[in-house]
Amino acid sequence: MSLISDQLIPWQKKFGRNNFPWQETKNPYLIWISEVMLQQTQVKTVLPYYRKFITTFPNVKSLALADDDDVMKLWSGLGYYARARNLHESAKIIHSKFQDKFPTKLIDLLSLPGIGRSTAGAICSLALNQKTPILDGNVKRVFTRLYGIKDWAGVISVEKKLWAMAEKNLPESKFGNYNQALMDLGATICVKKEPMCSKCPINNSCKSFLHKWTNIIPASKPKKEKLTEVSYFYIVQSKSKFLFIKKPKKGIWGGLWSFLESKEELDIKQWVLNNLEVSGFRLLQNGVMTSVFTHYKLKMYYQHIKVKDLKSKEDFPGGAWHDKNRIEEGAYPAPVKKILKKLMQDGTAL
DNA sequence: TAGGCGTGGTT
DNA sequence: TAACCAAGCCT
Repeated sequence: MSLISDQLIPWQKKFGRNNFPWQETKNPYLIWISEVMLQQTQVKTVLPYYRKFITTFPNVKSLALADDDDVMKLWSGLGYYARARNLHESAKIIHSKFQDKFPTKLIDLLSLPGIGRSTAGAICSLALNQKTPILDGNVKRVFTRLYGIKDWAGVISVEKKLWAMAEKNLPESKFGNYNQALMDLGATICVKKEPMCSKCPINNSCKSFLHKWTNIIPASKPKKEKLTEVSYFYIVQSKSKFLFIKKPKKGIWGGLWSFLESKEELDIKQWVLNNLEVSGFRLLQNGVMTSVFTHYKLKMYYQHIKVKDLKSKEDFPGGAWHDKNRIEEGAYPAPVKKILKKLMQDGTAL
């Protein structure tokens, strides 16, 4: 019986993607960083973040010893911030429990926060050439088409089958090349819309190609209506400094710095009088911006307010004053940076 | 276990 | 423009 890997591996060598920076190494630490960044995120988006991250934290020890804020800064704008918090946490565990030696066993990797079965499989196969399957979005698409699975891949029973297929089709060597081939095939040939089946090295075994099912497989995720939430953001400025509040670890933008925020509209003048020692204030620009997340929309009403003669800039509970000149590289959510940029451009935040 | 968790590019 | 899409994991 012929294995799909017999076709896939030579195809990957010739037509696959072989020039990404994380493919120039077998260092499991670097591969780990890339795999986590690439979760739910496109290669093009990841590239600049990856370069900056590994330059700043070239090994697991440097990451383990880093400040939370310095890690989050490098993730600012990339989204899914639990990934960064987990990355940092895992580095600390590797530092203390594994003496800075990057774990090479699947089971040890799986015990680390932020590393699931697919990421662990990717590290083991790509960096360490171990016989471990992966199952990311690309591989799911390839196998649902190959085997003609018409149900959505997110269904637990389907996902189980897909893992079994990824495992069963593993070759006896070149495990990393096999997994890379599956991902490359999914990313470049077996794409969601209008796949290029004529160029596919395994189209002769593909059930969807045979039955012309490629337009109905993979089934898309059942969609739910996104509810809109409303929040009020207050951009408090004192001279060249802005007030920021650190978001709790749980919830959206966890661990990042955001504006003073309230679910209800605040009497901001009263709030300032109650919470800050100032001699006066001035309401400036206000506006609204909508952020769309995976599961809801957030309508952000914002109000910019300048305060005068602020007494102390250190004692605000849970908050901190950041200078506007250092905001570009700070640990802020993308919409926060966007609003600040607008205020700067409009000149109201000067 | 189904839902929470971001963002920017493309259509 | 709104909708869709892109290398998952955690609880």
